[in-house]
Amino acid sequence: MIDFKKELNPAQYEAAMTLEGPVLCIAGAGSGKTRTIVYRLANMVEQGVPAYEILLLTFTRKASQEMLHRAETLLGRGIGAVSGGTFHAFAYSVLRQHPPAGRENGLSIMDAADAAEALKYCKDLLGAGKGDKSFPKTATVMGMLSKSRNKERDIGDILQREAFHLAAYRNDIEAIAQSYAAYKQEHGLLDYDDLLFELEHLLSTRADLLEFYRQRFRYIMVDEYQDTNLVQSRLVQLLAGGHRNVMAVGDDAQSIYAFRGANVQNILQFPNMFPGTKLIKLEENYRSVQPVLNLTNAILEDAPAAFHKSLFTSRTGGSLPQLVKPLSDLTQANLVVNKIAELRSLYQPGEIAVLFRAGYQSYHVEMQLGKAGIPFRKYGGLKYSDAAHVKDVMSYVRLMLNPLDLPAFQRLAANVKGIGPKTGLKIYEASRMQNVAELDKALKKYPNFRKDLELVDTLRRQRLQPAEVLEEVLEHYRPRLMALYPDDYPRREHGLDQLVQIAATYRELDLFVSDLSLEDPNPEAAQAENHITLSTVHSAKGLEWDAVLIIDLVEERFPSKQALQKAEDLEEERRLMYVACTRAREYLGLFVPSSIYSRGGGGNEPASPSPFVRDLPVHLYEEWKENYTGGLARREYPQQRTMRLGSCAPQAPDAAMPASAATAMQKRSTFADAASASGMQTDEDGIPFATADDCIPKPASPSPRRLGFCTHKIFGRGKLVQHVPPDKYRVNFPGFGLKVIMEAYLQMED
DNA sequence: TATCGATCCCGCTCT
DNA sequence: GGGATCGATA
Repeated sequence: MIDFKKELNPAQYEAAMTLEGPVLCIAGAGSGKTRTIVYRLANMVEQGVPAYEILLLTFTRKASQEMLHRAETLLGRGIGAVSGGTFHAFAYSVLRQHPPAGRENGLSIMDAADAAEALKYCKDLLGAGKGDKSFPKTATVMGMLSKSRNKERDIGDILQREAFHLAAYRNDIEAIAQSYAAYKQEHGLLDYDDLLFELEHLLSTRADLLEFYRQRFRYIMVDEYQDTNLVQSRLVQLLAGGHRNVMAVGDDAQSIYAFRGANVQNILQFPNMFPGTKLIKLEENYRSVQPVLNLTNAILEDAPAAFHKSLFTSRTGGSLPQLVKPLSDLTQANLVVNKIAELRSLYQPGEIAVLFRAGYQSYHVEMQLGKAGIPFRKYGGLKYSDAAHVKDVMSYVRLMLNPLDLPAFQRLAANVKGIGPKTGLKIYEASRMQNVAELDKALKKYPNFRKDLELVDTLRRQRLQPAEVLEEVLEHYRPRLMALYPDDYPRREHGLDQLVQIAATYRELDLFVSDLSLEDPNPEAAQAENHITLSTVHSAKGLEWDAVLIIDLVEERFPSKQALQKAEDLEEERRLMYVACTRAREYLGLFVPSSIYSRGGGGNEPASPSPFVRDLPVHLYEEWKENYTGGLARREYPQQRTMRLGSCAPQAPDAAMPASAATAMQKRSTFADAASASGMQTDEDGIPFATADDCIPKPASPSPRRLGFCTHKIFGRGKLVQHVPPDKYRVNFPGFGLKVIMEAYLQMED
């Protein structure tokens, strides 16, 4: 028997023991959220709830697997067939049994790369933006489209709000969107968003099925609820609407997926969606030592938080987080690796992580780790299943399952010398229309492609296990692999062997294919015991390490430069910074390079510290600066800097420092407020903050108007310096330096 | 007319 | 390092 009362704190205990009725569990970072879910699962099993009546929706499949595994360990026995995974995987598992109208003969899931390809195809087909250099790129159009669907607003609305400068292309973008939708329908394809909407459609039009699934899943838990979007919340409502045994777990302060349509309002509205919701807050932090917690609390202090939390820890000791200022991002890599070498005497490699905003930022660190012989695993950034050879091999398999899958067909066709998109399409049409004469003619010309199609036909006739299918495809593909990648073909072949290993864990081919599209398997990362971790902050969500190093904490990188124009985007970056720092249990290192290598500037360009670092009270960290000789020197601060902002008043280091609720309510300060408050601030050497632009002499160009002053939502009032055709201005903002801003975001003064 | 190769520009996060 | 674009080639 598990002694729940002894092993959980009162709030956790209540959450784990309340099985009936709606529960909203607001779980601060490190507050034992996973533990609570695990114990709740165990409790359900002990109470005799059959495993197949439980649905556990999580953000990644890995997260749900780990929770189930831990629950089994706790119980000392298997708990059987709990349904667990992401919303998307759940949607697919239902839809494959009840395919939408017109999709009965095959239902392929498009991953992001497939979708982009299809969109480009539609764009070219329409000839949209041909010859227009400022027409948005495929990736941009895709982003707008996805936002429109995820936020359930029409495209014009999204353009208006998110990309005003593209508003003129509204009609073109809408036409592309329509063409893309038709393309998917015609070729039996579903993208990520379709999965959710099709499931909603199914459940809301088929009362019998809805009733079936309500009976089937009598207990539902949804993790990371703050990152669900509108349709996901409606799915929860549909599924739990009968019995109402549903627990949502999340933390509004850790919402980092608004860019993808996640809606923080969902978690705030949950009690309205399920009246009578029991609200439980987990506020004790078990993860981080006090100095780390003090710093993370300070990051959040300026942010408006709807469910106010005051995190406190019982963990004693720990040293101050370190703020390290390398001379450049190149030397940053050295310093990071040196620090890791040092940390390795204290921590296991698996307990050390380097985090960053975007995948490409870890490049130098990866190089230096390689040189130093320190093994690492990288999460986020490039995907395993994005690799060209993996996509090639999977195209055979996808074509087996869905003969209409044009992207897969085109991909195989394009690998044959002499076949491009047009010829590929011609052959596809001939084959689909059963135009034997033309098909035969074309295939005579390209015998290699005939072999490809014959292989697919042969495989389709047999009934092989997924791994066997892959073996067959691999044997066929190997010569082409060698021809296509003569230089690094062994590495790629190794990757394909891993693909077979993954396939071996499946019995159903379509589940293997869909899982691969829905979630990156990253086989390299699977056994990471002896490796340190490199990860994007997004991929680090829900994880923790003894030692965490965050790199590139400079303006335009973290926060990312595209988040500077809207206050709400900047708030999301702040939460992202919060998520990053709260991953650390004991050591937290913040790396702020003074310059960033850039090709455009022909070398290093100076960089300003990230506002998230700049705004931290100095007593919360110790600062180290790199000397020109390569060493690090501790920096002492003059006293007055500690008193800079009201919100940053020094506190006793051992105080639990919960920001009082009153303060937080009054201080719903946006970044704009914070920015103007620190508007005249200078850097510690007395030099006003400058952006890279300052250092590049710009020729004075004729301007269409007399330059005066303007106002920007975030940077405040600034002086117009130069018109940057067609629609931008270079503006000097006191305290922020020169920025190039779209005219649409500037309020001009006459 | 379609494909292929060289060059330029620009770089986010993910199911 | 990859996508878009443009000019050379079959």
